[in-house]
Amino acid sequence: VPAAPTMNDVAREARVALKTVSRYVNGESNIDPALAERIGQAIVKLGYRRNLAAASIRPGWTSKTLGLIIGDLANPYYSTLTRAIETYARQHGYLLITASSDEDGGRHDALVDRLMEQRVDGMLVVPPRRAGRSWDQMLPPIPPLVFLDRPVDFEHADVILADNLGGSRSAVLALIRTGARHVAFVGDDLSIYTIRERHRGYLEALSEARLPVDEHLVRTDAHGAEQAAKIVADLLATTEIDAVFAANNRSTVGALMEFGRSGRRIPLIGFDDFEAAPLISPAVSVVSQDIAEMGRTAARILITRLAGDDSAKQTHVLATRLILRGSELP
Amino acid sequence: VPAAPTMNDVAREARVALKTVSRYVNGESNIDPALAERIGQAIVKLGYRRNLAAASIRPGWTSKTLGLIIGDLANPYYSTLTRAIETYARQHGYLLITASSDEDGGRHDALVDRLMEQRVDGMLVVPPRRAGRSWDQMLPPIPPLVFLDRPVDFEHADVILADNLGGSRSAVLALIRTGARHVAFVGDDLSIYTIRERHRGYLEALSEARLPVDEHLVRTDAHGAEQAAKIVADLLATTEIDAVFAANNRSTVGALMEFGRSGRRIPLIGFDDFEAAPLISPAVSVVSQDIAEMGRTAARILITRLAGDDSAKQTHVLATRLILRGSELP
DNA sequence: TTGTAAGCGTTATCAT
DNA sequence: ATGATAACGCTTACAA
Repeated sequence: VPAAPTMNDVAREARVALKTVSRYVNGESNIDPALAERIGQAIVKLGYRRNLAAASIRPGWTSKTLGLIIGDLANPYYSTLTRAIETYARQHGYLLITASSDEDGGRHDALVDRLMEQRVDGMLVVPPRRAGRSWDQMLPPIPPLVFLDRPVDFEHADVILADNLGGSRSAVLALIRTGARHVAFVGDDLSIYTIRERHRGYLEALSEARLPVDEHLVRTDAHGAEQAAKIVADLLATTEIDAVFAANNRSTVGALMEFGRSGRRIPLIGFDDFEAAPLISPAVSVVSQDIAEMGRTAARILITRLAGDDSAKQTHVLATRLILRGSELP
Repeated sequence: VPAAPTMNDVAREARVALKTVSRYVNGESNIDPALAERIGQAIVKLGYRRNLAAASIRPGWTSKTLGLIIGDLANPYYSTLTRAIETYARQHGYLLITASSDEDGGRHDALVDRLMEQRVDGMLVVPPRRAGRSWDQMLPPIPPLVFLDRPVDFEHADVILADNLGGSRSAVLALIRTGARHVAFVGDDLSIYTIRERHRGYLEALSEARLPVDEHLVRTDAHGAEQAAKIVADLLATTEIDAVFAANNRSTVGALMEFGRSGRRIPLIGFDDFEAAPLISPAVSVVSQDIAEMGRTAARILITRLAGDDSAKQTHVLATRLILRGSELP
């Protein structure tokens, strides 16, 4: 394995000083054309490539690298988000290191440490469900930081959220508008921020429509699609529900599974869009987040911070959109 | 913004020499417990973090970072692959820089250059459809390299492929077994390696079943779901087809869209599984690749290479699996 | 066991 | 315009 050629090798080959090669490589203008020519040839001949890691240790220099920690890249929600961030980052000269925490605080914290040791210029973080250490006890310097999807009690970071509450509220109101009077809430645990917000939206809608809240219709133990299916089966058998609001993707899928199995179907709206929603019949109505927009916004804010913006930290709430495709109808 | 504390700062704070801090940080054993104690406290007090970028420029040291170039991270195929690679990498102490080429050769090449400048220890690459420069003209040193999903004419890299041909062959044979005699092939352009292989599998199956090849039933202009839907509509209207083999995901979705619109349905098997396949009725039969296994295999091979394995480069072909869910039936 | 000095590949200072 | 020299934060001979 031959060693990678260095600037010194190029300088020797081109018979110029190290610094001149540095100037050439950094695109500075004041170089004798003859020398520039020799340097260019030497670079091609030796196959020289800059060593950005070496350059980045110089004071005032940066790695031009961002770190992203999400829950699970295999989840379409996160991969869409990641792709949007990656694209924006690349357009601005940044590479993106992506890592999944699997919602585990310990793993998340280890990744934060590792990314900081790698000296990423900034970090985008989806806080894990099972929280780890607090950000407050972390000593500076902490690179510019943006939290995604879930808020964190840490004032030195920007936060980007989706309007979970408003989206849920409008979905449940839509179900009520088509005649539902007993709307079930099927979702994961209320300890999860997004679910909690969506539940609040559900309650607000009921209250606004002057409908009573029936605790039996609120199920927050749907931790997966299979479980959600069972819950919907149970609700259909033991209650008077006439519509389902599925508070997350897997709950929606679970409800659809049960509808398919039992042959019985009631109005349904789910939170978060999914690829096959329009393919199912009737096509599934959903509350859709503009995930890519969230990613772009986060990347833009982070890179603006890196460019020196030190205005007050902000919390952005992105609109959600109700997409009615048919499944909300009786 | 306070500057990040360095080893020197820690050494001064703990009143020891720089080298002793280095020993402590690198977990060497021969350190006076009293000094170790002082160093540990200084590290906590100052919030010292190693600068891995600085460490990595030392000869013999590495960045413990891998680079991955795929087509589009928002595509579930790639995100599943990426997640598997990321997990394996992390378990072995590596971070992963992921970047999407959008199948563009120029962007791909730029990313390769950037990753090499960043001095990643190794690279995993899905060659872009619209190829860019040749790997052969690249000057060494080239870090250990693994190609994924598509072969490349470059001998200094390992290659991991899926058994596209075998999977397609068995799918088409399954359609024939349930009675089909005029199986259509709907897919993207044959210039794409995977489609070409799947087309070969289609031909092999027909030949094996002693069925004639009808060129009118082979459509390779399905570049998206909408287009595939139109193609299927056209085939249904103008030919005698009695089954569809959809050579990729979007073609499958397109066929389903047309089935839904027209109310007419014929046996269907698609290449590549997708989340909603079991939710549609009848559930969609597919040829499934073990994408995660492909990712793990690639990561394992790469990291083995990084550990010094310089045995002959290999091409691995991973099995595909036919999953029959019902849509293959008349 | 601890420390000194050199050097990794790069950029910045400052003379020439 | 060019170059000698000193950093950057770290690890590694080699001394002490």
